[in-house]
Amino acid sequence: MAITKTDTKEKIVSFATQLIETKGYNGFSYQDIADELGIKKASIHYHFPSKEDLGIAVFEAFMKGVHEHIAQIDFESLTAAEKLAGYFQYHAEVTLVKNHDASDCSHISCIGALTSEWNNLPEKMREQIDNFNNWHVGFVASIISDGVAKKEFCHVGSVEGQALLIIAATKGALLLSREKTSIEIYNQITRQLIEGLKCK
Amino acid sequence: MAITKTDTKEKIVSFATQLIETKGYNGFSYQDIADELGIKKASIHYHFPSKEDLGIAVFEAFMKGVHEHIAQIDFESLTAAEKLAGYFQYHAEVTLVKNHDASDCSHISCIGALTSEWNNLPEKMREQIDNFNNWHVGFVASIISDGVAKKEFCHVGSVEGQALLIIAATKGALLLSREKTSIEIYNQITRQLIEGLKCK
DNA sequence: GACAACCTACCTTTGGGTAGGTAGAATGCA
DNA sequence: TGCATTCTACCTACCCAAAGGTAGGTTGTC
Repeated sequence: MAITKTDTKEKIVSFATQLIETKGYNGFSYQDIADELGIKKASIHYHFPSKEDLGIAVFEAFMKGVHEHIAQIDFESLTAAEKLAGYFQYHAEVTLVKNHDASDCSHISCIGALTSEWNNLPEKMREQIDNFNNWHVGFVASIISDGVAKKEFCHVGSVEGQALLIIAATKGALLLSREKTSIEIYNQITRQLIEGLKCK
Repeated sequence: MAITKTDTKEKIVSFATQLIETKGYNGFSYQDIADELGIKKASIHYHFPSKEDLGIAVFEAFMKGVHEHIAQIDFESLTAAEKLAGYFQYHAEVTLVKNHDASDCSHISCIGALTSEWNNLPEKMREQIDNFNNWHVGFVASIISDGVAKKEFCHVGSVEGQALLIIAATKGALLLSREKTSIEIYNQITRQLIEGLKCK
């Protein structure tokens, strides 16, 4: 029966996600999680033998959340600008609001935090992150292409270049928001991105 | 006489800068520097009693470089687009080329690396970083204002918003370039930023 | 002799990780 | 049904390496 199964494993992943968002992969320890959950370090090693295993699980849960979110969107009913706005909002929500206080800006997104630590990550995690970022560029590019096809967006340069710009700016915007402890910075930057794409 | 003075202290700051750019403030140790310079850990503590002291020295050297670079620019002779292009190039050079191999993308800028580690930094370093970022926004905003006044730029939204966008995108662009080990990503993103500002 | 610039030798704390034990639930089978 | 076995999810008690940092000595130059 599922009743007997404990939810410790999910709790570990959940709290580790928060720790990665706030302190980074190399900035948290098994002890941090043990203290929070009221268990011993060795119990975490039982569920995740090495820290790399935990890091991979955290990122997989993150990707699952992103893909599930996208799967439920009714793309047909939205303008390209609305899609982008939704993307930006989700990015903020998953980072700043979901499970957390809306006014708490101490988190940055999982993918942003891990990309920042690129040179200090285990090889397997780098592969995951690289794959996700590749998919990510394609996803944003498809929204832009759509907007251009509908004559809603009049972009300059290549679609891929615009997608890269949006992804780079989003990562940077979360960093600045955290520093300034104000989501307004993030909102301001993302609004600019959408306005910059619209036909005048 | 200056001849007798050793240059160990400068070498420490220089190598620590590279370590921060590649592995972050919390990702390097005194031992890393000792090994590189062929001295003992305790000798580094002689010059910089605590790691925080070293971190502050590194950031001060970084800021000094930026301000010296700006002081030598003949702003009168440049268009706003040229100023921005120069800014982007300096940002890349100070990170990727100066002292390093031009094809080596394993570094991100000092300010970018430290902003990424915001929650793990000593208070004094946060103050430095915050001050620099404030100045930074003002500096970029002044270039944009100038471009608008000369009718070279037709920006959308506020000047400050555009400046924030540029700074955020630049930070993110360096992260992506490092991940992809290609400066082309950075160049592509910064080109888009300039094109986006120009009047059509 | 004083001082700068190192050194050796040490300390404490924390990191990831392991070995081996145990209580209790689930399962196999006579 | 009853009992033995196995498995899950923890535990205590370690290990070793590396971290930042300190105390106090040595060496060479003014």
